[in-house]
Amino acid sequence: MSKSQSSVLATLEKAGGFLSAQQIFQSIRKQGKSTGLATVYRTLQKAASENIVDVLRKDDGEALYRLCDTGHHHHLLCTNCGKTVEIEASAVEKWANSVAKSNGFKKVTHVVELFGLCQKC
Amino acid sequence: MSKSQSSVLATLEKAGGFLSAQQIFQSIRKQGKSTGLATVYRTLQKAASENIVDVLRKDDGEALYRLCDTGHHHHLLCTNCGKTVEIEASAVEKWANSVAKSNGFKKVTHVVELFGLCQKC
DNA sequence: AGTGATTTTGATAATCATTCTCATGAGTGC
DNA sequence: GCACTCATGAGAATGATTATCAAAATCACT
Ligand SMILES: [Zn+2]
Ligand SMILES: [Zn+2]
Ligand SMILES: [Zn+2]
Ligand SMILES: [Zn+2]
Repeated sequence: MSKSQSSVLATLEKAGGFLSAQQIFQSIRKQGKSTGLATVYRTLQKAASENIVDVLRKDDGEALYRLCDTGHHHHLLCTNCGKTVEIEASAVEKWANSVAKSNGFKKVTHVVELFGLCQKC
Repeated sequence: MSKSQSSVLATLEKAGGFLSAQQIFQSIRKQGKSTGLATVYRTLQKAASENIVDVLRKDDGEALYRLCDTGHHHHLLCTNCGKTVEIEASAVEKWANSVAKSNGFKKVTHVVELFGLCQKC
């Protein structure tokens, strides 16, 4: 793990929540460190594929990243206040893979998101 | 509702599943009808704000739209050629409801879509 | 340290969905 | 027909993401 790459993840760690790639880029620059957008995106891409970073999309389509040590999972999102709950869904993972295989599909990904109103809302 | 607008929704209805704005645009053009991307996006935007269509985002950030009142079901979509397979997922339905209840969420909806490459692609 | 191979970087250009602009067209009522 | 309003759509602009590629850093081995 190079110096450039770890500063990307360090920025995420310090933030403790979701950041966009552009935010991470500017944050690193403000610290006086050298970096480029390409490196930020490359690092986030690899981190996401290794499940050490969690990705979700804003309404406008921009991707947000968050350090995530719990591996692949899904979310239950309150559509009113934005509260999110992380969900373990191994049953769904297995189901998704078997459905894909039985239909001859490869390189299968899936979107599984739950929306609703939390107790407060 | 103008002629242009209804052809956008008609395209969605005929598809019965998720389509991107670009797919809708090209589909209408292939039918020989006149339309513009701006109109397609405007129509989808308004329809989404009125809850006439559901919106979700692929991994690459592209938005997909579906008519709301079609019977509830899920899809396996080839990200290259657009081939879609309808999926039975009663197990997922039960799972989603139980997860939502155990977290105290109400009025829960869910998005479950699979993406991959079909045999030809 | 020196040398050559391999990997990483980052400025820049390219891509692509989406949005903006605005002149034109279609419709509506008088 | 005529004025008015609103929808349309071609093209430009936006903005995030990705691709290029030469320069820089790192590595492997002497
Ligand atoms: Zn809430
Ligand atoms: Zn999953
Ligand atoms: Zn295909
Ligand atoms: Zn379902």
